[in-house]
Amino acid sequence: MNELLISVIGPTAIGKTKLAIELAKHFKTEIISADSRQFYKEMNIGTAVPADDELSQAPHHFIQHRSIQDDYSVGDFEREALNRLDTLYQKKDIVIMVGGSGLYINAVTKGLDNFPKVNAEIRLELNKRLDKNGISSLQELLKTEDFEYYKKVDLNNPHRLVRALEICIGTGRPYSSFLKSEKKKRRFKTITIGLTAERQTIYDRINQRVGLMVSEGLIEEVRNLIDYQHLNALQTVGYRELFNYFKGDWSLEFAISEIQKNTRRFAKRQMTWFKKNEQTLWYEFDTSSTQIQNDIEKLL
RNA sequence: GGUGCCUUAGCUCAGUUGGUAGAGCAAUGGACUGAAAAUCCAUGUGUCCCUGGUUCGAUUCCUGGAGGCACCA
Repeated sequence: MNELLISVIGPTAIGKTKLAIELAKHFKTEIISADSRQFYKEMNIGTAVPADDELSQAPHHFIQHRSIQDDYSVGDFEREALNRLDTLYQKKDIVIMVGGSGLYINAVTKGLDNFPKVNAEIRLELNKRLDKNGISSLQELLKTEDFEYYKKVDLNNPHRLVRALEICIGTGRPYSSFLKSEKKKRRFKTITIGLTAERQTIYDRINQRVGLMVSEGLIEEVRNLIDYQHLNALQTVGYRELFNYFKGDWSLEFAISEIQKNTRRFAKRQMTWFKKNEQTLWYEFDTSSTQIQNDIEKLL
């Protein structure tokens, strides 16, 4: 039998964790988490890491395996996840992957182009330049460094410009020359299961879950991370808003309603991303896991 | 009960000296190659409370009504 990766996707708070665990139990296998915020061991309530009794039902990988102080990128995740899959496929034919970070899922299933690692100083310099001289300064630089990418990139997006420029400067070659957009060969086949629901249902679940996080101690969790609020890992819904509360800029009530709003917007962006993958088998969020298992088995 | 003010987008409110309307927020659609729970782009959705009148034409002026707020009884 071919090796298979069952990928479970969907917007936040729709029930991916639960389904992944049921699938893992049914297929007697393990779970790769592809969630860009559940990697960090210092974050827990606000990232909705699976509970202990959930984690004990099936082995999970890449849950809280990193520190918020580590530099960790999609590329790192791609490499680590593929290595782990190689190990897992020595004993299993099927592995489950679950997560809400579309780019990270794609990195594993389709692959990213190879970019050399560049000195982190370059990005710091570019960000300084952005602060001092504004985005037009980066636009001008990109125009001379990589005109091809300049023509197609979103010129108002500082992250895109900085990323392209750090590659141009760090390698001496245009960023666009690394873009091959070819699907990487993988040893496994992928089946993608998408969970979906009416917009209103998703939003209700989000609003409810944020309330639950607060009652479970989110505020205390964020208070303990105040000293680290500048770190990339903490540019996260549920944390940023509460940092504003601790700074005294926002009332607690307002911060919480902002968390709900920003989570709703996040879910919308996730759906926009996931809609693009035409191979996905979509299910209503409350579909029984046995039905989904049966459908998967028919495909084997 | 009386007087005054208010009623316009999902919300808060502008506005039209009479030619069927627009801001902020919310919302919606989209992009995305090592920051991705990040970052960026686009989009105005409407019995202008109801009724009758004046008018070529009323959301705007007038009559009556409904609801809300304030003050006086």
